[in-house]
Amino acid sequence: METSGRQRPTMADVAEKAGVSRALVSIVFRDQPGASPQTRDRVLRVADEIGYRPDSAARLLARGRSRTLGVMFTVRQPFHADLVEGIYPEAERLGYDVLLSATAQGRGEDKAVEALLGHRCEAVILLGTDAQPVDIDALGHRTVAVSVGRRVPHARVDSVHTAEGKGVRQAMEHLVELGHRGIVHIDGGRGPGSVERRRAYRAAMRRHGLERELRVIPGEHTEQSGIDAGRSLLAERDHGRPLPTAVLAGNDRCAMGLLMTLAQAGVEVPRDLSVVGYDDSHLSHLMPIGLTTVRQDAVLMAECAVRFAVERLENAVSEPREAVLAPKLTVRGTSGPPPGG
Amino acid sequence: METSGRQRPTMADVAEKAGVSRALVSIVFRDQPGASPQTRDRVLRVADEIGYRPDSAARLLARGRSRTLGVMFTVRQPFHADLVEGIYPEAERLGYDVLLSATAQGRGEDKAVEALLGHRCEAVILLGTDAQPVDIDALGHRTVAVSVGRRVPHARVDSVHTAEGKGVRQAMEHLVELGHRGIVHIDGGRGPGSVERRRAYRAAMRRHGLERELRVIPGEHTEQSGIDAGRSLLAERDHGRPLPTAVLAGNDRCAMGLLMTLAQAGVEVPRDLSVVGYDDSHLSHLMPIGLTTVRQDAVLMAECAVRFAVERLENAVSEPREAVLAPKLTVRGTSGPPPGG
DNA sequence: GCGCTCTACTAGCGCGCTCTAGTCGAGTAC
DNA sequence: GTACTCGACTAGAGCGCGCTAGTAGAGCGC
Repeated sequence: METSGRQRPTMADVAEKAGVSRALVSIVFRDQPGASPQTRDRVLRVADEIGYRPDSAARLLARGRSRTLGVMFTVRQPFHADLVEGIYPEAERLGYDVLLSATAQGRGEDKAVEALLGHRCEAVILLGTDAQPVDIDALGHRTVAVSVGRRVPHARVDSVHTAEGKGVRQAMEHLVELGHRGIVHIDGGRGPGSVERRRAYRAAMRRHGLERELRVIPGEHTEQSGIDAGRSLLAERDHGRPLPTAVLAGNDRCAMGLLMTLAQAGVEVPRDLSVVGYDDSHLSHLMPIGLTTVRQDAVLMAECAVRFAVERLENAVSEPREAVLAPKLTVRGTSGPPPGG
Repeated sequence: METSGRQRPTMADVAEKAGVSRALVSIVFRDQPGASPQTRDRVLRVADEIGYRPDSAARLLARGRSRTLGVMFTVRQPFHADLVEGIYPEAERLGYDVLLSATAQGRGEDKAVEALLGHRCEAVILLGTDAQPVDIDALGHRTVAVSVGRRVPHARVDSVHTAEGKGVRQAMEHLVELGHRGIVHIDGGRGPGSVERRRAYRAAMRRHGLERELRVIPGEHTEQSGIDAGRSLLAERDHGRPLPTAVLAGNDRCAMGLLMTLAQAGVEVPRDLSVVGYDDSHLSHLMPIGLTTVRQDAVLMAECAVRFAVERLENAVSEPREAVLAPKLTVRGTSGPPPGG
């Protein structure tokens, strides 16, 4: 038994063993005309026998193009998982390879993106980037970039997102119709879509004549943020200020954290307080009573992002494009009439 | 403004602009002795100016080694997210690059692994693989492979997992001490660790003289599995068979699904029924009342896996190795005394 | 016979890098 | 002066492929 450093077979090995030229092997593996069926067969058989597998580094170097899409995402962001699942099949359908690079503790977006570019990805798909517009624009000049979830108005990147305003509006209508007036918004800080959601929340409150009840608690798109917001609401209650009757969370994760904190404090949802999330990541179904949330169609967004990237690569599209998908409120168990209502 | 197909600068461009040879640029970028500080500086400045960035495909092709670890994981498996977060820093510390490849709908483990090997990963780290031992062994012969979460006894791969038996035993002791007797296990099917957990469950039941109560509901490591199991338990209750007083779920996801179903049916946890999970993925903290679960230290497991891979690559370790980490029961809110107890 | 086309195949350059085996010049020893 | 060392740098082969330009041979019409 050899050591782990065994030589991996190359095209030349296959060619020799099959008694043909390297070029012919190349032709066979690229599935191009120029080889007889018999030869094709023999080459493939030999290749299989000796365990040959094309080296994508060399292949990539040789042809100018890598036909690879890089995806930057955040491990732990359940909605990103949904998106990644949608990206793979669409990329494969269009003949592209996918490389993932995650951001994590100690591995910022810049590092994740550099890794992708170093591997010669032709385009970078950013899932819910938190980067400065300036940096995103710079990236868009260096390569083809698509931002998913966050619109980047004046940058040279395509973007795919949902009509945040529309989604928030639906959620707010829902709550107001149920009779809520004291509706608080925990926002997503610099998270994707946050600005738009916050704005839409404010507008909705005003439209319903609730500007005096308007309140935005700063947060971000994490469970911790929901927990923190929950704690401060509870602390306020203990100091005499009543709880709001409904909370519009920045996203599902935030809603989850909030729900956890409320439950621990004995606040019953939706009897005492209604909670609405955003994303409809698969988290939402897992809540015991089901999270009322605004659904973003992850698969559709993913497909759209891939298509944007590929079209730009292949047709040299010039203008930045923007796909705005329609979100849809999904009512589940965390929203109901307000306590006194 | 050029089209997207702009030429990316190469070492030759840097060399020319800096007035040195390509080799010197290479030396500078590999941070190797053989260049004066002034030259080094100049080269780096020029490179930065024209936006040069080493092409890892070419680099990888040129030196024999890629210094890249491939990680196969399942998007949506929260515990994998925890592991991935641990893998990045340890790999970086040891000077290795990481490539992720996810399994997903329509993209099986074989496809995910092929992608990694095609990209010249020197080793493959399999997170919770579901593949046949035969296939894993074959992979181990083709490359360096490490299996995390699942032990693969007679295969040529290293493995990292926790002492499943020990974890289950702790969970069972906990439940029995609380007074439970009717303890059901929803198993993880072919999922990693399932066999061992099932066996340990059986052994514990027998040891406590509860073989008549012993019951394993077939499942897998998904929320759906917990939902299904919950539904059948509820259906049985409606036909007169009493609910068990405790359920040991195959993993946290399964526990979550179960909890959801129970809550919807008005079964209160832990008053009517106790639930224990397995993994302590970050899901566990998010449960409103906190999931009692068996903690596996993801970071430690990740580091261990990376080290195994790297050591095998660099020292040609011959014997398959196995790291067995100690799990630890983490009691939270989903376990309590049985109804009548 | 000739020229033509068409299929099946091959030679060999080049992708952007690494790395070995050098060269060159300044410094040191005697 | 010669003989050496040492640091700074370069020439050029080669990594495993893709691809262009080509050849050899069969088949066809005249």
